[in-house]
Amino acid sequence: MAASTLAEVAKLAGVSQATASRVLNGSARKPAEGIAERVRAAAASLGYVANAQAQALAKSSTGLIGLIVHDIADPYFSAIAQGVQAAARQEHRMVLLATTDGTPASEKDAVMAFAGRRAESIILAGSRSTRREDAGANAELAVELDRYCRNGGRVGTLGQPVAGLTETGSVHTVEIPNEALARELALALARDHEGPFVIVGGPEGLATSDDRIGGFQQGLAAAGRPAAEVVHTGFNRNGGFDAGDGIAGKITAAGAPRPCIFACNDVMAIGVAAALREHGLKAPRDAALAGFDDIEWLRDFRPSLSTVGLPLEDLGRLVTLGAISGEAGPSAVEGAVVLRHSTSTLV
Amino acid sequence: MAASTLAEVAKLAGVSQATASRVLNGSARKPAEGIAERVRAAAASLGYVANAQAQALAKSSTGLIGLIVHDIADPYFSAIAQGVQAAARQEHRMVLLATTDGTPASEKDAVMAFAGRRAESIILAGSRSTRREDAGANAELAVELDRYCRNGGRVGTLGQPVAGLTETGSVHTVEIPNEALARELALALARDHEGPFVIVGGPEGLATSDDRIGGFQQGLAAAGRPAAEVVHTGFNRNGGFDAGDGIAGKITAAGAPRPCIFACNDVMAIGVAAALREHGLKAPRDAALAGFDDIEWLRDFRPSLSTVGLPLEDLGRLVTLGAISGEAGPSAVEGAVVLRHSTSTLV
DNA sequence: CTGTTAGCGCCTTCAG
DNA sequence: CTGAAGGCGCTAACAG
Repeated sequence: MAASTLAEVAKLAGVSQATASRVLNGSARKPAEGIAERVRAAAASLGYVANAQAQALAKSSTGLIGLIVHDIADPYFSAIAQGVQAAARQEHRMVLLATTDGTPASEKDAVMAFAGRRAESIILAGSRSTRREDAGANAELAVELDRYCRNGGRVGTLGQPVAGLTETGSVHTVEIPNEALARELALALARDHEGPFVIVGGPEGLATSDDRIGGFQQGLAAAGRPAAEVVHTGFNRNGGFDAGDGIAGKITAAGAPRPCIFACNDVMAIGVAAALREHGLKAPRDAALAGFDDIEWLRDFRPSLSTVGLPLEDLGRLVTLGAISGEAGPSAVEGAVVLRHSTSTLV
Repeated sequence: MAASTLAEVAKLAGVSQATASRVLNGSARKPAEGIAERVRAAAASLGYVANAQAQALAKSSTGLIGLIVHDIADPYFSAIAQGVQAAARQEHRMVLLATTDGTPASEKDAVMAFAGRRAESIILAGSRSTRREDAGANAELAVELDRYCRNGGRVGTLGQPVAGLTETGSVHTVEIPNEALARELALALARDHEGPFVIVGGPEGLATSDDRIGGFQQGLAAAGRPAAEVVHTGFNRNGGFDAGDGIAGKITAAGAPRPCIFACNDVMAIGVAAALREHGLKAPRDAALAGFDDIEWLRDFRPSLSTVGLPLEDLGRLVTLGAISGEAGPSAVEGAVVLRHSTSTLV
């Protein structure tokens, strides 16, 4: 990576580095237009491209923002990433991307890598884990983030804040009202649905999943319904498929009532639908089915999926702008229950 | 971003910077274990995190790889990004992400930004444009990439190489056999399908789309069929929807034969299916429908979509490894026609 | 095996 | 308004 340097440009233009720097890279004081023109010509003829690393070192500001997601191929995260990218571009920042396996341990690694690169802010897009076995790694993650903040870094979190953080002054969290929305969804479904409820959630200890499960149960209780059975599985399409496979067996049992299945995200709901289909069952005829997120790519699925709409791209944009501007504290975003055909009673 | 520095660590440990550097950051020669321990202790107590910017400047190698996609929220690109990310992590690189609007002009901007950051390789994941009006921007893009290569950068391209590049020695292209596969698809469909063919493609001049259209027409010709009518529209879901809307009108016309619609990518095919549905039509009953890419998230769509499977994640992985290793020239990847229900004749 | 000395490319006071 | 000098944090040749 041996490009031409400012020194070369300056020499060619017959001026000092300082002058060349002032004309080429934004400086408060603009040199005389005659000189400026010479410098620009020299730069162009050499194909000069300022070394951002060196600039970053000199003014200790990198213009980098780090984005940590569980899986960039998951439409939930890629929609968020789109928003992050849009905000970053608008603010003249570049985004560094890291995907993790979802464990706080690998998130810690990503944070350290970003800290090493001196990213100005770090966005944690994935759900927090509250599993007992992750407690240690979570603590280490918090330590790393605290250190990062103490050194001047900003942190943006989506959904839940990171537990154990002390430098909360530089953390911006965009709260996703998972619990409240799941509660609303349950109330809406309880209105039309007679039979028992089943919740298909992610692994226990995945905060987003747990919040949605909890909220849904609250809603059921508020509607005077018994608590739903909860199936814990992978927080993805295949998890949903596995759970759906098991549920299908119960549905086909003689005399079983038609259940209402709440999958904790849309992708899982699709998995459930696929499993039901394999058993010759389909929503809403044999079971009502709802998801969460309202993933854009899934809107053309049939039966159209009842779900909770979340402005994913905005989420990414908001958390990024919040982190960049250094606004501490939480901001919030709105979602909305969307009832479609998969929970219809007009079969 | 004022973290503690190597100098501070060295002072605290009572050694020279060089020694501290040798123990903390990988060096060929390892200092005595006693000293090393002191240095590590000092680093830990200070929470030292090496400044990658400074390291990059000193050894002129950044460990950065730049990824340029049209739209990270598009499952086609996010699957590729996943592969790129995986390869990057394996090779201890970080990925910088840029999304463009798909025009060569904005791609040029991204290349310049990456060049400024001294990324060691740049991956261009999106289709090239051959539109007349993009000729100028394409040329500028080529100039920028050439300069980047001349300065030691590596370029990885997916699908088609960038036109007008002279520094081909440092460009690695993973070719996607769009034309051949589309041809195969046409042959397979012509076998079962009697009626006329319609192609729903992206805007004219989008290389990937044009290649698929061309290949499909070749296949039809080889099967002794008349050329298909081609509808040009947006290379995305909504484009497919618009085209499908128009086609639906013709299908419902009295006495019209059942057409076979080839949408140049899966997402467009979904749009077509949605539009047909709005007109009370559905595949395969009223029209056969095929896509391209075999996007994972769409496999649960019904009718299941006939398409051409592409190993998207591998594509990302391959182009990244190729670009990192500096292997010049093209490598290739295989795809396969997958016939599913949407083109079934057993209605 | 350790420490010293130069830079890497740029920005930014400070003089002139 | 311009030029000279020092420093950002680190690595890599040298010397000891």
